[in-house]
Amino acid sequence: MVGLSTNLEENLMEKSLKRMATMNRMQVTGLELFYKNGYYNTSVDDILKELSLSKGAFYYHFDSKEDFFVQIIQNLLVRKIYSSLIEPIEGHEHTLDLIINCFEDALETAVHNEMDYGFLLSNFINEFNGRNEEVMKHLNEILRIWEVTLVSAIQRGKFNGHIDRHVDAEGVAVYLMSSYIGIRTLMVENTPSARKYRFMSQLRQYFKSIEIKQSSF
Amino acid sequence: MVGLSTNLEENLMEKSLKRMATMNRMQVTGLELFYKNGYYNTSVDDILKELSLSKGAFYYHFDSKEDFFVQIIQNLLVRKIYSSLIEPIEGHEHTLDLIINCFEDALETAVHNEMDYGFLLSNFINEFNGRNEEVMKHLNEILRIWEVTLVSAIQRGKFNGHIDRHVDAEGVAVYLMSSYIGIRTLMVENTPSARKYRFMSQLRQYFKSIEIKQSSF
DNA sequence: CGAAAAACAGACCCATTAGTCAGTTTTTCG
DNA sequence: CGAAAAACTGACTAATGGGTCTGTTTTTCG
Repeated sequence: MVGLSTNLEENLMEKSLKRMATMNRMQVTGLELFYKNGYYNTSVDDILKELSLSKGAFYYHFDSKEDFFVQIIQNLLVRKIYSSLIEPIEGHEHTLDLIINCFEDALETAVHNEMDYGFLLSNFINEFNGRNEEVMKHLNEILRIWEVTLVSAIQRGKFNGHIDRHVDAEGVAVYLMSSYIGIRTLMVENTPSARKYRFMSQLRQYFKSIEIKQSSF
Repeated sequence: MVGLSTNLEENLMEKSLKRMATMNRMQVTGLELFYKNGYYNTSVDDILKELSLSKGAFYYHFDSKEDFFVQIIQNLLVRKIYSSLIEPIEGHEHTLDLIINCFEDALETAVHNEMDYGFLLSNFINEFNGRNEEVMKHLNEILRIWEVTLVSAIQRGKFNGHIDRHVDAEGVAVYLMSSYIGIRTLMVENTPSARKYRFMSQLRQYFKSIEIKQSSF
């Protein structure tokens, strides 16, 4: 996968500023509406109406609705996941604390987002799974990066002596991803704040069970 | 909520057998296609083509596409969730074992289903959230029943002395539901069997942390 | 059997969809 | 300035969507 900043520089060099500005405006609004209504339930016209732009403008910049969405994934979705779920756990402090804080922050953002439609990534996975291989390839790639980051973090924790060296790093990663995806679905309705609190408590409980028990020495 | 069997008896009494048979055929095929392609991405024509039936037949039996879907939820979806996730944990044996076996069986079914599109319930929640209050009401009702069943099971476990009496039953329930919903999303692609195995291992790890530690007595 | 009711067929309606295209406005740059 | 390139307009198309309606077939039951 091409690095994020390199990709951005390329765009700035090859494409004019106006082009970039319009494309970005379209993509931001597009992601908003796709998140809100789903991809198949959002028409190109919906997006254009929101921006007071015409069909011609859209198809001047993008080949198709699918091309448009793939570019949204690469330009916006990847960055969002990176800043919220990847970077926060790449530090070198106590690993499990990093993950706890990362999840805490991400869920808190969701709580305060009055219009919440769940986890962007898993919503799109549900929608495209078995229907669009091309898009799924990109979404799975993001999942893979998240998984790799988590596995590295756990292994770092084992190496640093914070995490029991017998734990299966990949197992923990899968379990963490599962629970995060699920709680984001559960938080779309009904007292998201209470559910977040309960979730975080149990996550801490689980973490206690894979930590090195200081008391036993 | 009206009991399941009562509802069935009512239908059998009021509606002719032929009517019931056709309606059921439509609903079964409808659920299949809605699960596969999503509700908004499946047309009434798609379903009718599959069954070699006409528009007239459809609108003779159902008021609208939405009415059709709500009936599918009540007749098929509720039953599926009941038999796979509710009934299996209503027994009186060791609670955590019941839950482990229940999840194990449900996930194993998913592994062997070559065409898997994730967890029916969470897929539909993602699709209808913020778009259709009426349908969401029914889906949330199912979630609530699942949650209540889990909470009861945990409390039974605490009462029976298998589960630490300090644990928060509602917290455990939310955490279990989250992780199940999430793993079903992760299992739609990429080595579902391996992910299931890892997930179950970590679930057992988590359960160890909320069990009564026999060794400490 | 035969008439009424139930079950179904399919042409039709109107709104919406992704995508095209010929033409117009805006920007760039020599 | 002025011409070429870039950015954009909006009417149009062909396909598809949910839903209606008139009429035909099948079933039921006295």
